[in-house]
Amino acid sequence: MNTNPARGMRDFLPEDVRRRQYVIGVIADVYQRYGFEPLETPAVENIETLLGKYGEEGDRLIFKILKRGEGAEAGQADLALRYDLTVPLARVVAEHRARLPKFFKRYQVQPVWRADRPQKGRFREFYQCDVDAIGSRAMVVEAELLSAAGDVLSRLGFASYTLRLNHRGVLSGLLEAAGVPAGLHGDALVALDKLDKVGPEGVAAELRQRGVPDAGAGMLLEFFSSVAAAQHTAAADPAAFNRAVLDRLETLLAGTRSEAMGELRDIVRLLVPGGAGAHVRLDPSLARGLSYYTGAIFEIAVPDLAGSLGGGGRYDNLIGMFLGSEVPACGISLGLERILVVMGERGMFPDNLAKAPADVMVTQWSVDGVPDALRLAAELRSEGLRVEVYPEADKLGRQLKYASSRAIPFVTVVGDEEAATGMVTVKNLGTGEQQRVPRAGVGGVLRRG
RNA sequence: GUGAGUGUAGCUCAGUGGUAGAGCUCCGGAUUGUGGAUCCGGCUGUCGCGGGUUCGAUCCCCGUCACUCACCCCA
Repeated sequence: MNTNPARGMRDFLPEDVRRRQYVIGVIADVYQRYGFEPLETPAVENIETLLGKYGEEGDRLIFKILKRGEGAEAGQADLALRYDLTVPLARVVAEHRARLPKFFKRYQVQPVWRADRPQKGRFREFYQCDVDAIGSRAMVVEAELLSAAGDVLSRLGFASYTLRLNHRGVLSGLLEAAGVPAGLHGDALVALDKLDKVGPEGVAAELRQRGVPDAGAGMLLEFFSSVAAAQHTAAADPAAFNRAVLDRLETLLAGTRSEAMGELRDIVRLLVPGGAGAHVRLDPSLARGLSYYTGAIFEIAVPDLAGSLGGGGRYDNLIGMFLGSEVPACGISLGLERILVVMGERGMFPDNLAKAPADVMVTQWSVDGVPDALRLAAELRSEGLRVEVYPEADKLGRQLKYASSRAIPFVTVVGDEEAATGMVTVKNLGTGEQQRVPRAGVGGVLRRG
């Protein structure tokens, strides 16, 4: 019998869960400080809710659920596991609009499923940590979201991370200015997005292969390469770097796409100095695959990690696909698994996460003493201590060995002598010291230890 | 969907065309009211699965499955 979890799925043992809960706790705390409220939605959605929202590639990766009963044999699917948290949010907003505030700000930490081929930091079941703000077109939303995501990373101990920022409208304008036919915009973006991975020559080759005219491709590449080269000097004065990129974009676009340019300028202007704003970099080559983005787009990068730690953007049309009328929206998703992978590699978890599962272990002396041992455990628990009871009467040495192997700092021993005098022996497994104390004083000794 | 690598004890891994070993873990003992260190002893394998070549395959060949990594795409 093969006992592996299903492909791309994982079991989380206690240490894993403690780490996950720690990170999720930080994320929830930061998001709540920005006024976001929690939301949860079902793992399963009606399949038509999901199809057509993620682009062709995305649709292929949706885990579909076959019809039950009569429809089962036809092999048709009517349900699917959710692919992200954004589309379910859009459905929720459309469904419950009357009960939600005018500006609905929610965060959501739940697993999503993708029928991808697993890889490093990539799984078929993984948690996303989304924050989204619904109902406003103001760029305050973008600025606050970037700031919140940056706060999360800082609180977790990330020092050098980049919040890449771009705008779908500006990208389209650039492609137009370069003379790329509208039908090839998608292909061109896919190729340009790989600039940091395959370099200018690689991108040029791919552009040619995808049928983009050489003249336009050359112009785009030259621009992107010079911006990329300047990134290395951007750390000293990020604001100046971003303004310089904006000015160059302005020149290239020659007055077109003024609305998109205005939005980018607003975001950069609104970033609070000293906070996450110092990590925001305008990056005209950032594209992002999901088809529902309409305005600003973000991606979170850290050094030495292929792929991103998270991403997001503005999607003003998605909710309208469910509701009929348009509702503006913008959000960011953090990838919990990738954060955990990087934090694990860099030893970024606090020491106390590895802490023992209990403060004290109550040993067993004899079968006759079991009821009294359980009573002692109950007394200590009522004092707020975490108490593990060794489940069997066994050699004392074996019980101590077990407590020691579990890193439990204290054990109590009640043998015949203690029982006769109403005393309890408390042993500190760290120092080896032990003392015999009156039963009522055990809790005090343990807390002091 | 494409490509590469790896599948041997609970874990990490050696190894050989004549059906297997180490370290760690685990269990027992030295020490039946005292753990971590040390010493002694012990358990565990359809060598991923199916087929082929061979007198004989864990080893060579083919297929298959799983895992890992990379591409694609993405968090």
